[in-house]
Amino acid sequence: MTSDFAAVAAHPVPPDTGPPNPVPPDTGPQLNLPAITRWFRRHGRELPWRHPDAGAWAVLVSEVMLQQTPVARVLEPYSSWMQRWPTPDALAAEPAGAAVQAWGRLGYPRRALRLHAAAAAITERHAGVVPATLDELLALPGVGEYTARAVLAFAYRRRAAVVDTNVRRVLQRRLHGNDDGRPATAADRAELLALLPAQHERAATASAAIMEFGALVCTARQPDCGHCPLPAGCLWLATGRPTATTPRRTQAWAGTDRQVRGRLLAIVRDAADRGVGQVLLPELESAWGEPVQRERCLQSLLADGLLVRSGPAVRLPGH
DNA sequence: GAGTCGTGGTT
DNA sequence: TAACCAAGACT
Repeated sequence: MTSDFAAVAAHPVPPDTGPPNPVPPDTGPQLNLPAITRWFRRHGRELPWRHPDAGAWAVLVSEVMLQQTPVARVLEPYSSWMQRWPTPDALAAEPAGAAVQAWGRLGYPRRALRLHAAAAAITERHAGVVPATLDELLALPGVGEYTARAVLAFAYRRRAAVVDTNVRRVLQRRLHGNDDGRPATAADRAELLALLPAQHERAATASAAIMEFGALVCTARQPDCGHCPLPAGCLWLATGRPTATTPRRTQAWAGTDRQVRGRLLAIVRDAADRGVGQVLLPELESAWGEPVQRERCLQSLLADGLLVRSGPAVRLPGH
């Protein structure tokens, strides 16, 4: 089985001329990156951070914003962000609070702090240029195993195993017949890396293609197997699309610290939007009635640096 | 490895 | 409608 995959990977893109690739009668499961890439060239979305003129900073900003966040919700904040801060230097020149405010309601506002810190690091350590090595990218705040490789592939067109939840799902389904919904692992990256085209540019395109395929066709909830553009080779479909045996733990929300933190920060952020730089502590009581939890969450926001204590009030950092 | 960290649209 | 969940990172 493994040797079959290697053979496919060694000749990823057949020549445009000549007869179509003969489909082997029974090759077992295969990822089929060439077919996925052909589908992508025709059906992939035109997203602003995919524009040829979008540089590495644009890719980095988009990837951080897209962490656990749908594309549709990112589009507007991304546009405003890039217009205001077209370079890491521009963002680094402003206080972190400006980034938190501009983050708006994207969620996980610590990402805004990390992106601001990453911009500062890029300015200080890399002369304002987003680094192009894995180790240097991983050293940036908010950049993990996925995002680092996404920048390498999508911005610098390098051969890197970009495995997010979408890619992980496609790999698991087609090659292993599973759909466990678990996050990507190093083993997933190793598996994909062995299947990527040898050429950097082609590997980069294939990486974008498989991610898009997972986002649009081989989706988590309702995969459109009936219109799957790929020929046979999906072990998941062949085995009756088995569902996950281990149900994912439902994430609690009502009454959690996350909800309270969100309300607290929203009060200060909304005030900043109205030009009010500070919020007196009593004004935060409306966020949550229970004082112990409210205070605990306020302290955690201060500890994170999302808020700063200023006498009897709080404000966004640097405002 | 399991917990934590936002938000709002979808089913 | 309550549950689900969408391009992860960090501790």
